[in-house]
Amino acid sequence: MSTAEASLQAAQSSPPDDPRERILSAAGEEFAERGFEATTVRHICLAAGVNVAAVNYYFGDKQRLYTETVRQAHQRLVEQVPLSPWPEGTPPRTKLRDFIGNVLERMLGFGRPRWQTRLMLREVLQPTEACRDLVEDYIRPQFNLLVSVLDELSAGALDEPRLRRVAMSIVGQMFIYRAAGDVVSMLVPEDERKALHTPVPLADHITHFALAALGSADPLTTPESRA
Amino acid sequence: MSTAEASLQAAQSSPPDDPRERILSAAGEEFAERGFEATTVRHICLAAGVNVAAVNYYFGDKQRLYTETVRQAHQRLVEQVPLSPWPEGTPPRTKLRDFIGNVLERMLGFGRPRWQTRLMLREVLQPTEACRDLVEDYIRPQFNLLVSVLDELSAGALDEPRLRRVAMSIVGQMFIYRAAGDVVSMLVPEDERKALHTPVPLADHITHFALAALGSADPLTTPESRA
DNA sequence: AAGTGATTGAAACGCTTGTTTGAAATGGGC
DNA sequence: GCCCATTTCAAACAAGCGTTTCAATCACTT
Repeated sequence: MSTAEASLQAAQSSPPDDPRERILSAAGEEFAERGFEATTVRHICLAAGVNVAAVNYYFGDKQRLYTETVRQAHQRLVEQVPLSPWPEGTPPRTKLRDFIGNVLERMLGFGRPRWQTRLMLREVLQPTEACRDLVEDYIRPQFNLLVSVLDELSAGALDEPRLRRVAMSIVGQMFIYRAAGDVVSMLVPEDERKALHTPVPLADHITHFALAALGSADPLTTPESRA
Repeated sequence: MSTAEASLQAAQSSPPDDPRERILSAAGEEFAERGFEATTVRHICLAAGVNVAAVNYYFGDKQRLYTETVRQAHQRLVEQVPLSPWPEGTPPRTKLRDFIGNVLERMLGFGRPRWQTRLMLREVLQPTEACRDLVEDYIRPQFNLLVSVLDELSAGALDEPRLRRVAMSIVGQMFIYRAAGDVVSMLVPEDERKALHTPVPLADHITHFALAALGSADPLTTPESRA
């Protein structure tokens, strides 16, 4: 019953004084920011306002705390994601734009704690054992959804491997802004970033880029010198 | 003179018994594989076949060894990169294909030690102080080259911000295979990967995708249901 | 109010870390 | 052959790590 109450409190935004939740939250921020090795149990406990022994008491050891942190973060994401609420007859072009906007919003937007997606990103870049579940429960369904939208969009003209390749091209365009954001910031002037590197304009660009490549929208330039 | 000899030996592929070089090489592999925090000086020295004190003797401390490792790795890459040897009059479409193929070969190919690009990748994903030089000396010139090719390709129809956005879309498509390779492998069947996720087929796909989006090649699907 | 199981706390555990020490080994110039 | 600067080595250092201990405290039933 205590666990049910705890997860209920956590689902709401009310500050829970449940030490277990406080540890998970503090651990999430630390692990996301510094990684597993560079994060110290003492630092987590200091941030959570609990004794060092609390980690061992509630989670056993640091490794299991990490696993539990990843597990919970990804579960929160799964719960929050409104997967495909499209009414019948929605044109696939709209679906693609919605999908891209949705993913970018979750990646770059300011809603929800930043560390959750950042922790997921760490698992993607350098998977641990906790990654398999993340892929199966969260990433693969999203990827398959994108593939099905692309299939619909291309009216069956592309086979599965080709669809996956196109899907990967679209995901890659979003992924780089999140994973390599710091370097992107060094390559693009600040004012340009402020204007263009936000979810909505980026979603417009990537959607247009993909639709044009698929032949479902006008190309970015009107061709004059084509062979 | 010893440094000149050492760098000469290292530039060749002959095995140098210079302990400084051996440490740098071993440190490169360890740092690239495990990251700065998770790598131990003792492990490096064991792999390099030198005493633990050697790191302090040659580099001062672990931090400076890391910085020097990154600096040298990126310098080697800069030296190895054949930047733009295109003869006058090369069509921009060919340049784009060459550029993408070149980058992918360096990212995914089996030439040269793997840890060099992997270490660079770490800096891109989570920059340290060593990252600024890496961007200015290596990444920015490459990025600007891509932008100029795209400018040529679009015949001046796109302004700088738009060119940068398109360039980022292209880079992103390559980047994801390197940075998120493990997850990609979980989403794409193995035989499909063996056939398609190698530098040449990937370069073909990404080039075609970009050219089609820009209107310089046929779209991936012949449009039948465009509004 | 006493008793009981769950929780907290300060202190210490053993171990590994990066770093330092000082003596031994090395090797070329006179 | 000896000297001296350079390089190697085993050993030890203090500091920080994850983890454990066990007594003190809390919350709650009887």
